[in-house]
Formats: sequence, C-alpha cells, structure tokens
Amino acid sequence: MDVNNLCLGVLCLGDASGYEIKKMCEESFSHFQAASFGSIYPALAKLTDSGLVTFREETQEKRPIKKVFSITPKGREQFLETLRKTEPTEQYRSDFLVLMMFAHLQPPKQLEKAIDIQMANIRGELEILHKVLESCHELTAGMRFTIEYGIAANQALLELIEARKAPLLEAIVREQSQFTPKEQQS
Amino acid sequence: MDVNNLCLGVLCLGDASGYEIKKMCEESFSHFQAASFGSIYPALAKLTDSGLVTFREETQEKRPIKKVFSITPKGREQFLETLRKTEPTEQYRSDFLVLMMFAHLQPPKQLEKAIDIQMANIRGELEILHKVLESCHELTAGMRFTIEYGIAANQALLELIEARKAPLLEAIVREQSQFTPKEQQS
DNA sequence: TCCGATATATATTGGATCGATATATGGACG
DNA sequence: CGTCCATATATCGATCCAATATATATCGGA
Repeated sequence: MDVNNLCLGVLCLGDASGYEIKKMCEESFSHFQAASFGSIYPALAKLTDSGLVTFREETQEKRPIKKVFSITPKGREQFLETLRKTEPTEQYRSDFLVLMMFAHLQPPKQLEKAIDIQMANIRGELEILHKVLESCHELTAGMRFTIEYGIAANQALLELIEARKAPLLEAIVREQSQFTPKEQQS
Repeated sequence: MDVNNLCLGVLCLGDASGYEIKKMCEESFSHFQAASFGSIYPALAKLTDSGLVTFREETQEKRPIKKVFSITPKGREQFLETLRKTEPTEQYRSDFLVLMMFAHLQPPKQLEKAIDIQMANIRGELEILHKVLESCHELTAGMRFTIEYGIAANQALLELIEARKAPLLEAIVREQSQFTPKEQQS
C-alpha cells in the first residue's frame, strides 16, 4: 500500500504528526508495512493540498513545534475506497534466503553465522509480537489477527531452521567437497 | 539485495540474457526477491561498463537478437564480497494485513472475500513451491532450503487462516455492532 | 484484416520510496 | 565539547517499479 493511503489509514485511528505516523509504522505496522520520512512528509503535504487531511500546529515545552494532522471526511472516504479496491497481496524479500541460495559459494562458517543471526532476528521479532499481544488490551479483532499472523509465520520459520540447520550445514560441506552442479558450466 | 548484485548472483549460476535473469527472478527467486526490467537493464549496462560482466549477441530464428551476459572473474569476486558483507535481513509487506488491520472499517462480506483470495494466493504459492521441489533434481542444499522455508511459512499461514477465519469474522461483526475503541476519538 | 493475448527479446521513462542528511529543541554521559 | 538518544520537520540523490515502446512470432476470435 502506498504511503498516501497508509497515512490516511493511520489518521483514521486518530490524529497524529508525521513523526508519530512513522513511529506507528515502526510499532503497530512494523511487521507488515514500512514508510520512511522521505515519503511520509511529502505524502502529508500532498494529502493536505488535496483536502484529504488538515493540520494544526502545537507548541510544546522542550520540544520543537509539532504539526498534528487530522483526516477529513473526504480523506476518510478516500481511504474506505482504497480498502475496497486493494487486492490482498504480499511482497517478501529476504537477503537471508539469497545467502542460502548461494550457500555453495560461501564457507560453512560464514553460513552458520548468517543462520544464527537470522534465528536471533526471528526470536527478537517473536518477542516483540508477543509483547504487543499481551500489553495492548484495546486491540480490535483485526489488529490482533495481524499479530497472530506474524507470530505464526515467524514461529514456523524458527522451528524449520532449528530442525534443518545441522543437516543443512552438513549437506553444504558435502557438496563443497564434490562437483558443483550447473555452475561449472558457465 | 540490490539488482546489480542479484544479476551477478544469477550469472554465477550460468550465462543469461536480461530477459532470462528476469525470468529466473520470477521462478527460482520469486518467493524471496524480485527485480523489474526497469532496473535489470540499467544494472547490466552498468555492470558491463564496470567490467564485472561481458556479453555476446546471439542471432535466433523467429526471435529478436539476444544479448547473453557472462560474469567476469572480477564480477564473481565482487559477488563473493557481497555475500560476505550482506546481513541476513528480511522485508515483508502485506496489503492483506493492512486490510485486516482496518477490518473495523469494512463490511464483513468484503473482508471474507479478501480472506478467501488470500487463502487462494497462499495455496497457489504452495503448489508452485512443491512443484519446484519435486521437479528439480539438481538443487543444491541451499536452494532446497529456500523452498522449504517458503513452504514452512506459507503452510503455517494457511493453517492459521483456516483456523481463525470463522471466529475472526464473528468477532468483527460483534465489534461493528458495538462501540469502536480509539477511533471515535479522532 | 485487426485486435488481444501470449512468448521471447531489449530498452527507457516518470513517479514512488528509501537512506542519508539537515535543522531544531532538549537531555544524559564521558 | 562531542556523541548519543529522543522528539520534531523537511529534503535530496539513488534505486526501483509499472508502464510503455519496439521487435519477432503465433494463435484465436470478431
């Protein structure tokens, strides 16, 4: 989903500044969406020009001035239209799997390190997701589902790696002491 | 991983044209990387200028001229260096989960449709991955692992949705007939 | 015959996004 | 004082994408 609509969505949940929208992407949405300041601020400017959001400036103590954005009825309708038209798609990219794909080109120690880091990453992710589940009592069923979804996937991956790590490294060592298929033909 | 290195990686597996590199991203790498023509061709041009790859032109029958790229020793070393320096990270974006996140704003029928489409998407993905596992007998252990990884995640998600779909829709219907938390405060 | 769809091919463009950077107001720490 | 962190807004150049263009074919339908 593009950042314009992501901002509209966040603002449907309540007024927020650009910084808070980014924070929310890093917290509630972090396991399934992301957006950078480089795209959030121009998006908010554009949404303001289009009359989909408005903003007021707040002065704070010890803090810079804060621009708090609110969604307009027009913006809300726009976002509902987006929800109607959005296809349920997913996009996944993994540098970890690229490393695994080219395991035959790397020393086993290097691979083992990558696997261990990935396992730690997944454990960290699971910890965060479990914490959110436990600590937020105002979650809607839909929000709760997004977290369960993240937990299910990460849990399955962690278990797979735990089960496959040793045999995988053994197989890779074995392959590297043998003929490497296909690649020798280049 | 950036497209320059992705191209180098594919070429480590054997000579290929720009079109074939794209095809490979759509097949062997499809569940964990992607690259568009808009980035592949400029990348290949840049890699050629840098001496990391070379190409020859092949004339074909009933087909346009084909530029087949090969990796140079310098290109191969560059890719090995990339493998050394790459952190095992992942990036996941799901419009499906955005729809779930904002379930409270949508009619249950619309949500059910999205859920069904997503389940079909996952089943299709699983079918493809299983087919690749069965039909390719030259897979290295690393390549096989990437497919098992994809299967594990998708299988877990499918099972979760199957288990949670009905109670989720019920909960959403219930919520929509009650007070909607937090969002009414905007 | 033309059109749309498909496959194999190369190539480019404008818009979207990112990571890095800049600026501002603070506080904590070495 | 400099670095790091947090809260804030804002921008820039590099990268990537979807769409588009062109080329060589084939097939099916109007």
